[in-house]
Amino acid sequence: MVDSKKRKSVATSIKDIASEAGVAISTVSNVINETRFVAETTKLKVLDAIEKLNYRPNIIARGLRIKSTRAIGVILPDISSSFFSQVIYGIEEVARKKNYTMILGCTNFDFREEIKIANKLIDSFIDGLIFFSGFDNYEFIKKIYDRNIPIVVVDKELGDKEIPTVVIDNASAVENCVDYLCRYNHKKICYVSFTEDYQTTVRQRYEGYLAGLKKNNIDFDPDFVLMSEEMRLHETASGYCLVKEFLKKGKLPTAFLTAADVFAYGILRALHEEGFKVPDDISVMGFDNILFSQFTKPLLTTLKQPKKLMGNIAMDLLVNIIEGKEVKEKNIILPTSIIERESVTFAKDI
Amino acid sequence: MVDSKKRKSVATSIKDIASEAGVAISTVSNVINETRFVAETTKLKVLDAIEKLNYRPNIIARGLRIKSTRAIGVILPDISSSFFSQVIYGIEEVARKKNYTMILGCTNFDFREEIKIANKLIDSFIDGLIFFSGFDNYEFIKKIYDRNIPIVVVDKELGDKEIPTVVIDNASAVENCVDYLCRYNHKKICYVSFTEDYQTTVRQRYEGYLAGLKKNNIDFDPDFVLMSEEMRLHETASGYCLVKEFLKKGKLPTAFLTAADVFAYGILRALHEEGFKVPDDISVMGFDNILFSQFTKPLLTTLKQPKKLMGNIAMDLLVNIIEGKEVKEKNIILPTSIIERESVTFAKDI
DNA sequence: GTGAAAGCGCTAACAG
DNA sequence: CTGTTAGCGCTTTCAC
Repeated sequence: MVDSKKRKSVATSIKDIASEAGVAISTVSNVINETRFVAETTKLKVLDAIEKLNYRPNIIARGLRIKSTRAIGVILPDISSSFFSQVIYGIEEVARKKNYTMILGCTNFDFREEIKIANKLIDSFIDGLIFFSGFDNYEFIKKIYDRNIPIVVVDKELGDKEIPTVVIDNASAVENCVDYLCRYNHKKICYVSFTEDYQTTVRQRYEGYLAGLKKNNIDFDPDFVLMSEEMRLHETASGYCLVKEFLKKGKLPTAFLTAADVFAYGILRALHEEGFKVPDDISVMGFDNILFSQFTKPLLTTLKQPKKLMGNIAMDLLVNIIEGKEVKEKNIILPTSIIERESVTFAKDI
Repeated sequence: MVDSKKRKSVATSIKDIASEAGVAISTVSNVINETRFVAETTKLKVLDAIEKLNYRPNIIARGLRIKSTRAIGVILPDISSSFFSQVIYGIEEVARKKNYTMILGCTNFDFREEIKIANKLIDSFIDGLIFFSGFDNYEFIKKIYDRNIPIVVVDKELGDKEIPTVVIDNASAVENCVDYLCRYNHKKICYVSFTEDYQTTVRQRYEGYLAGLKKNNIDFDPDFVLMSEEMRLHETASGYCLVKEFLKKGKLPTAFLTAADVFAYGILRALHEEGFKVPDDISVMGFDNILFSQFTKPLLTTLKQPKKLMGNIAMDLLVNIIEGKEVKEKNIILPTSIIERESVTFAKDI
């Protein structure tokens, strides 16, 4: 009756092992989890049966009882971003150390997908969640938090100090970049960024740019703000296009400051094609210090985010929350620094 | 007795909804899954209860019964690789279309981690697996296959035609590169690659290099083979170091051919620093055509792998297997092509 | 030392 | 149209 019509191969279960070994299923469970003493001979029988039938306990069924899978989920918008992947690397590092498994859910900057994937992970499979959102979706995050799911939000300030976050101070980081550029006498600084509509983080960087101008007594010029609508998926290309277009208008800045290194790469290319020398004619400054910035021509001067550290700390925090440890500081702000390379020098006087 | 001592907040379950709405749990299940007709009024009561208690069905418990979660796992060694992320993008695209959720497990080129993560995913959580391995681990893959887990292996030829794979012909791809270089009169072609010990794919590329030399009557010179032990984690840097070191010896090739674009970036940098002009003094040819190769200086001539297509096809194949459809061809070989840009020109005669 | 049985949250017969 | 119940694979009392 319950014949081969059933789906898939019936995976071997604890019951099979029990009958193969001629013991009770609780005994099998006990030898697998070493949860109480089992006589050596019985243990051997069980182990043999497991070996013979190539048995692997079903983590999910276990999770259903135990309410823990020792897996954590990471929601991120874009796997191909070097920034994300460096943070992931940091997460992974402590996950491994603490014997958690990290599962990635990638949303491709799709808002609905973000919700779908997060929910799918949360629905009892994972013990906790690290959230890189591509959006300002406080309500959704708040909902998760309220369901008592251990969560930490990375790279986005939330306004709600209750929810654990690990971030940098984006505004003052960019402000520092402007300061740096000003020390090289730049007064015409063109800012290239993602569009700021959806993202606190991006907006804060823009505010940092504005604050930096003000602080250094530079008048704001709307012509010197280039925003890509591209939602990050092809940032380098869009940095290229934006600047290529911009250059045609003939109104030149002395420096480009970008909200991400990837934009800078495209800008470098565009400037080269249009016959400008970097940094002699125009300076270019990035933000992130991703790996590749050590290999551009010229080498990219940029603001370093502590990406791996961000991942380490986020995961540490999450584990503490999961394991119910006392968490002293749940809103962590990481330091940044400027990496001086070749792409910035003194402004050409005009 | 079963008091607040229990871990976590007790998530609201279907039972809670049933009693809140005053119906049977099967009715709740039925409205959630639309699996049989439910009177409008009852349905409303249930929906209200769900809303009110902020209920989300537990996918895992469902999966335990249904033996399907509509999630597929992807095992990959390194999230930061642009090559991988492009393939992932292709996988994701069809996953979304077919209403599957993609879960990534990242192994950081750790062999044991690979097994651990794969097992964790397999153990009943996912419906199928796409496997990018960092290693030649046929035995492990075979074991999975034998357990009747739907699996497709990407970017690695397996020798076992039973197991579904989607790959390119690495050997002839590299051979084509050598041919291409030879058409530009190159006779001293230095090959830069990962060490080939662990990876069929890498080994096949090397064999392609050898075959290419032979075909074009070029004597093999072991001095012109540079292999990085770095296991990929910092390929660009190691391409840089290898070539920097190599250049000091004074024995110059007319062209560098690499097993991955990322190496080429480092080589470009090294050559620049040592005062060589690319391509006038020395040509450089990459392999993969990842995004960034459109932004190097000079633009990188390279072999294009159909990365997104690879992902699309792998996922299509996997879904067909999961859903028990007839699969005509389970070992798919994708075409490649050479993208001509700026980094290769005629060999300087010496 | 070990077994029997309840139950995690859910679906799918089977009844009515 | 709706309710009852068995059972997915596992852990964990409670007995013996």
